Amino acid sequence: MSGPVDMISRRKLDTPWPTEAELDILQVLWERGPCTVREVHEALYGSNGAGYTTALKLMQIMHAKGLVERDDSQRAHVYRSAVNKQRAQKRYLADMVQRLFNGSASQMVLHALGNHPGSSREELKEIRALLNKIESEGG
Amino acid sequence: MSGPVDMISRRKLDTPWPTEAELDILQVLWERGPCTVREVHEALYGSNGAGYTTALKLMQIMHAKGLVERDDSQRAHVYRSAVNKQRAQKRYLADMVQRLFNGSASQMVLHALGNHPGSSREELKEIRALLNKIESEGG
DNA sequence: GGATGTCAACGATAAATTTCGTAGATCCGT
DNA sequence: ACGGATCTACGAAATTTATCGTTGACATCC
Repeated sequence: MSGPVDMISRRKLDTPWPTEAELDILQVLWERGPCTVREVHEALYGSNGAGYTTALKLMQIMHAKGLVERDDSQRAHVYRSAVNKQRAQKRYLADMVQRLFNGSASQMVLHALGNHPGSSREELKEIRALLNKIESEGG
Repeated sequence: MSGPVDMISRRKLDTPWPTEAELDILQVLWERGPCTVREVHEALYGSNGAGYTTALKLMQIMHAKGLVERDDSQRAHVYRSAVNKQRAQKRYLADMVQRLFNGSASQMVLHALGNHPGSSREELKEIRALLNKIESEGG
């Protein structure tokens, strides 16, 4: 019946997956644009979370990995995301569809719509339009 | 403008997130039902991947964490998933929506449908029906 | 110009995850 | 009953990830 699961071990890839903490940082950079370490640190950890040097270290590592680029012409270096948000979304999405929804994107869509009814009419309209497009193009 | 990102640090939770490797194993158990370690090992790692004792150890740890249950009445213990697949799907989905799609499930749906056009008419029909239901219930 | 504060760099530690080797029990074929 | 195969259990190494402390450079303020 079911063949061997086509496993992709997310680790050891040329274009690395951001870790948990790294993704948090990318999120900030995507939302607010280029930031100094301090800005990221305050946005993420505020006063209670991890210390400043933790954020610094993480961002240095991300720089080494090529996940962020930086402008070090000023004393406080300014970091910006080097990974395209769209592409990252697509990548994680594809991975999740594989790992949790047996490769069926629409199965996942059903779950997402079912469990998260917080969609505006505008968004629902967009989804419907996309459905029309897909169906007209024939599947 | 944008307030602090509402971060949820997936680690240190009472109901633990399966790790990478653990999720792979759960996948197998979901697909094929209860399995021995050997079955899981062959399904996942075949001949090239990690060794048998690696799979064994992982599954023992998962058992300690409560991620799987096992029947040890036979010499080769039989493991079965202790986490509901639906619930896991929902959980990962919600996390991803938060972290990558600014909390907008429909935004994610648009990406998913856009990038994965492999949906059958039947599935599209289901999605459309769900849309109707959501819209009729008022948003 | 000296105290104070912010910064990058770096090493070290801690914690979590993955991997393996070995030992001891049990089963099976001869 | 002996030997090989298969199993669990367990400890420990290897790897990855997250956190922090310290140091030295540079800036600012009095």
